[in-house]
Amino acid sequence: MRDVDVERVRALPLFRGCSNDTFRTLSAGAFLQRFPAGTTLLLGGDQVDFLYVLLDGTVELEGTWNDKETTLALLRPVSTFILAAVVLDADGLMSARTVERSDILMLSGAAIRRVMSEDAAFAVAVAQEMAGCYRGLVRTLKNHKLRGGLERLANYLITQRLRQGGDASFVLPHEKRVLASLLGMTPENLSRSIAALADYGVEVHGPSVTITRPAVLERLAKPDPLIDNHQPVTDELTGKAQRERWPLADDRTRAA
Amino acid sequence: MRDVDVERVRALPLFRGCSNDTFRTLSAGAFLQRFPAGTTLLLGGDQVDFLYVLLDGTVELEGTWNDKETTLALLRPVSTFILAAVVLDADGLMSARTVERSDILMLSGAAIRRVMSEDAAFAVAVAQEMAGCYRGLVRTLKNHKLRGGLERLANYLITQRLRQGGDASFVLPHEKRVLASLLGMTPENLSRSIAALADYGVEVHGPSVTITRPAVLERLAKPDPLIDNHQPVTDELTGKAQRERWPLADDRTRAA
DNA sequence: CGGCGAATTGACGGACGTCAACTGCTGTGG
DNA sequence: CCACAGCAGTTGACGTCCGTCAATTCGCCG
Repeated sequence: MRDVDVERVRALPLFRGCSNDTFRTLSAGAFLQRFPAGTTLLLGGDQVDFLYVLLDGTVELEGTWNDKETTLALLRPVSTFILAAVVLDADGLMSARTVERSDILMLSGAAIRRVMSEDAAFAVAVAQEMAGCYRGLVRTLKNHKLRGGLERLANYLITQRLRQGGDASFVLPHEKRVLASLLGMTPENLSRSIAALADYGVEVHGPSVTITRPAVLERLAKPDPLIDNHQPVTDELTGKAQRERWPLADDRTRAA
Repeated sequence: MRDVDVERVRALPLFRGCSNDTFRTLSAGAFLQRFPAGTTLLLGGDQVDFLYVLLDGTVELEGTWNDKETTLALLRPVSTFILAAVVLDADGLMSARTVERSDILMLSGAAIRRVMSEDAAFAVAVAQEMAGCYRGLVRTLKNHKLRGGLERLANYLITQRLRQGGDASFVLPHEKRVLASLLGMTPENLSRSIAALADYGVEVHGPSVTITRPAVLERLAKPDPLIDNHQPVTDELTGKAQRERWPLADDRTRAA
């Protein structure tokens, strides 16, 4: 594992506050692995032995029932995932799969649980991380129960624009069929919804999006601070706006 | 605050493992209050100063957008709520309102955050509690994204039956219009769905439900351990099956 | 007994899923 | 270099699920 990767992990909110001893203990039993696209890292119902940290690539968290499948979150670096199962030493409720080639760090779950009892600062960081994840899911659930498909899409686009710097043009970070699953619709309906947004000043060509009349789109979307998480999170070290700081990242705040 | 109430709080997973000092510190600044039905305890977006513990009655957590309202969880005693906002010292994302007259204990949020840094065991308990809440929401989100209204209702009934002892007959614990909101449908549609379940051996008269052919209903509902949380949780002290042990209780595990 | 809100029932419309056909891109192999 | 296979994306037709509106019934409490 390269030093630069160690630094990136150390800088995560989850590890920033813990002692050097704690961090050394955790990284001692860790290993870094590179997975090709489409690899299933974890199947729902499986015992979870590791905390995963996505260092490069994209990971999809998905749920299944009755031969149907839905995307619960799309993760971009640097993000941790399945922390909840690790904390409770429980089976995972979701499957995790790489969307593209990904570098993933795996930390022993047993070590994490042990270290939590010894380093209160780390335990607090875990609690805060879980609280952030929880609030992300509350937002997601409200997004789904209160808004229709077109409104979810409109808000997703507004969020993406802000996350990517606020320019009128930006790029969809995922394949449309994956995005559709995240937004809780079929690919066909996503297509139609995109077409419908043309009336609201949204131009889409392939993966590139231009919002020509933001005010009009916002009047449709009615973004809400209690559902959408719009602030372009600023990295405390570099001062640069960074795309993902949270575990359910990208979409933890919005999406699904 | 009566001793019996102190004991009930002390016995919660959240407080069971913490030191006597920690618990004394927290209960010192606490106060117990009785609220009438329909009281709004907390409005979405408000600063959250307290951790709430429901000792008696029923509390509804709800979300709002664009003049629409949805029930995110229904809590029964003994349950804590809005822990996530307390841990992060953030605004609440949901509103909380009493459904019936309720006794509620309020613990200083600042004290909780302070005590977490000092008592690792308590911080771990908070992390575990948050992890449990998180997993409850994952289940809820899957329930909504993967199942239709009829299937959600069928699974809700199966869960209720098990929670209430497994008899063929049991009682709906909430008004139907509230239940409808929890299940993500209109009251009218809940009525129709209930009527539709007659074909699957479900008899409903007012609040009382009888499942005459469980196997038939299950073939429709297809309950899944990764979505539904069926085990009738046993109280470790009394050995008696108890209805709610978790913060999002009742429905955290299923519902909505 | 009267009134109010909850619950039910029916009619209707809109949103969304499904199926199918078609387009366009990309990568592969002749 | 081109033909073609395969897949993502789009578009249209159609059916179903679900929300809305309105009328009515039921049950509880004054």
